[in-house]
Amino acid sequence: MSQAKRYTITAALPYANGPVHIGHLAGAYIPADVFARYQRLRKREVLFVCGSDEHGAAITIRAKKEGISPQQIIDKYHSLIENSFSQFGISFDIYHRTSAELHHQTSQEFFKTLHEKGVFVERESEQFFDEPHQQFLADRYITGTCPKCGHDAAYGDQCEKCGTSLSPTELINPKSTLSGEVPVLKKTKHWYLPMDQYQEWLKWWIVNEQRDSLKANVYGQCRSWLEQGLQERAMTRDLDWGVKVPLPNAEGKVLYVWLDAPIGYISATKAWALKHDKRWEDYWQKPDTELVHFIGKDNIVFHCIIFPIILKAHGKYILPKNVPANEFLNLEGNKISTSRNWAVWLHEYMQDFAGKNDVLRYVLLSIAPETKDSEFTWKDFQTRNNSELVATLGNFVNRTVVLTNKYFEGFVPPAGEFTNLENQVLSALSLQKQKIEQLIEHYKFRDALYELMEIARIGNKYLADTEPWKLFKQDPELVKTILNVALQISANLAILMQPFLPETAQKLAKMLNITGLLEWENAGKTALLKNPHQIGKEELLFSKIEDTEIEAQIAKLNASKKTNEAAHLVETAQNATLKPAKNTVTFDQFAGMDIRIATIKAAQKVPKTQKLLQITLDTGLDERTVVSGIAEFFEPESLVGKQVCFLANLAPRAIKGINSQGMILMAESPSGELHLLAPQTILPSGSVVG
RNA sequence: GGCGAGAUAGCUCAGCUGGUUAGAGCGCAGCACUCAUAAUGCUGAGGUCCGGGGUUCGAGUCCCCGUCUCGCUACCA
Repeated sequence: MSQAKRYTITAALPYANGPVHIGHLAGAYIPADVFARYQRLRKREVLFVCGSDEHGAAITIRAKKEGISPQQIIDKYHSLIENSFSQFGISFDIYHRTSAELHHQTSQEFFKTLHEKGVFVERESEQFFDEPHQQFLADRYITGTCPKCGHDAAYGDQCEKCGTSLSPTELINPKSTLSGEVPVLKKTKHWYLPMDQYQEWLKWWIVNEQRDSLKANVYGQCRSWLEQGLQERAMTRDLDWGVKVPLPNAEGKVLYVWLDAPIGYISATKAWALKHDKRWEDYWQKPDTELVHFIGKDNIVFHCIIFPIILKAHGKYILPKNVPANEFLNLEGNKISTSRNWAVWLHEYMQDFAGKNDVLRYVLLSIAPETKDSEFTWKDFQTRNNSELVATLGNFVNRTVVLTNKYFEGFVPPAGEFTNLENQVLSALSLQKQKIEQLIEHYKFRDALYELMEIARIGNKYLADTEPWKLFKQDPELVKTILNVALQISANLAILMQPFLPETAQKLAKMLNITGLLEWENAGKTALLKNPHQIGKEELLFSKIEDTEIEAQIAKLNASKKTNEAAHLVETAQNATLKPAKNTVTFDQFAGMDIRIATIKAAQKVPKTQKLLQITLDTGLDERTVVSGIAEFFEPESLVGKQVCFLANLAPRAIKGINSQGMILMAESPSGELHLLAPQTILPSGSVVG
């Protein structure tokens, strides 16, 4: 494999409606930063870009709720996120934002190119429209009753109570959140990307070119999508917040996130290039550039399917070399959730643990969800700090520096003859260096960090084996050799820890007085510190974290958990309130419903479904089949012989290929459970309800 | 229901294309040491490798069936 000329490294654009938390860091930003720092140390040309994703309906809705403008929302979070990253030391070359003029131009140009090449399919469809406000409604602008769980404040794209993803037309009693009125369906035109046309090519690319480099979780997910078959997707939306569609007669239309956010990587590159007088094309269009996207698993489709298709459709761009997506990080047994405030926020961490950025980097790297979901607990955080960073790494350096200062006034003693032991220990340095390089280049940051710590373990063992504090009185010459070796190990640590623990590396380099020797090529060398060199005073690299600090963090989490539960109770209570009365109907309208009592003769699960039962009813008049979405609440066998209320003259409808002739009526509890309605005494089938 | 990823020591996780007594870190127990933030080193205990079949001279590793967890997806009047 030939060495790339330059690396374009991207980290997922954080959405500017909330702060950054440890899940984001562990999933994308810290691995990306380690990779970027490492490649820079290898003297490779690196461009590490990121920025805030500031468009989309979620931001406008939030703005509306808080009574401020979308601009105010994104300004607030953009600067909060940008400052957090910079204070934490994520070494972006540029942190841009998608509200920037340059980004709007860039994505519009991109859209225009695709449009001119005839890539898009224009298609009219019916979308909900708010008449009082005279605008089309984004999915999230519509609320209504969830058809699945009955939650009456479900959004048009998702019910937040049961998690089902929805389309707005599925909602029962849809309502516009703008005007509160019932929206009407109205025709609108959009530009679709016919992804199905790229299916074959994409499959070829993934199977042939990406098979070996993609991680199992990423490759599997991609194949899963390809198996299901790609479908055309709208690349534009009716919304007034975002990048305008650069065509005539496209008022009120913006580019959808697929053509907005990922282009943000490109516009960030342009912004950086302008400032540094470089050619942005080198980073996106030259085949000797390696493009690597660091993301979380929620973004796999985006970066492995849709973005490559868009880049390919454009024609001039290189495709990503790798997409090292991580799984999810859980927190104290629960999923991290921004909306439920179950998270450790970066900006709060930096306040509570000032000067301990590297501790968080270390812990999150050691538990990075590289192959499966993993778990952050404060207890584990404390243990890793106290027994790994303090006791193993910090302590080794401290022993070495203290002994050198004590015995030799801080002057690096000259090494004498090496025994097997010294040779072994010193050769381990270059071995560890190679291992770390290999592992980082294969995106195995957790293992790479382990190999770094291994050096400190080797150092501790070396001191324990040689016991210089015992030897000093009888044989100070030997002690000179020993401490010389221990100092070489420390110097190597300072160099090799740079990608992982940049602040500590600086601190250690200062202590050893070797800030000029930190080049990566120097790692593995065994005579970095030469005789007349004097090191500085000992200073602790890490400090212990006490139980009280951990308890405070856990208490903080529990407090937010309580707040959540309280909020949840309120929500349930609101849901428990009766639904508003429906509009008046005439007697004739009511009389049009043919509601009857029927007896269930047979019931069975509809194959390949989770909720559907196929039920045979004796209606008195005939025997008929009804398909009902109640399988979650009833065992089929238990239904046989039961009487039910049913709507006999509902227009038949084919469900899963079965003709459903009618609808069984159910009573629904506020929590969404379904219950049968039956007469209190057995009645003949066909008895009329009315 | 379909698809994908997981299920390995108390905890967090490694185990590549199948090969001798299954590994690491942390935790735990004992011993040694005292230069060091009671830190370090050594030794040890601890595992039906989710369950059940099968292929093989040999399977944690391959095949089939099932259970559970996470994710994506379908159905939902």
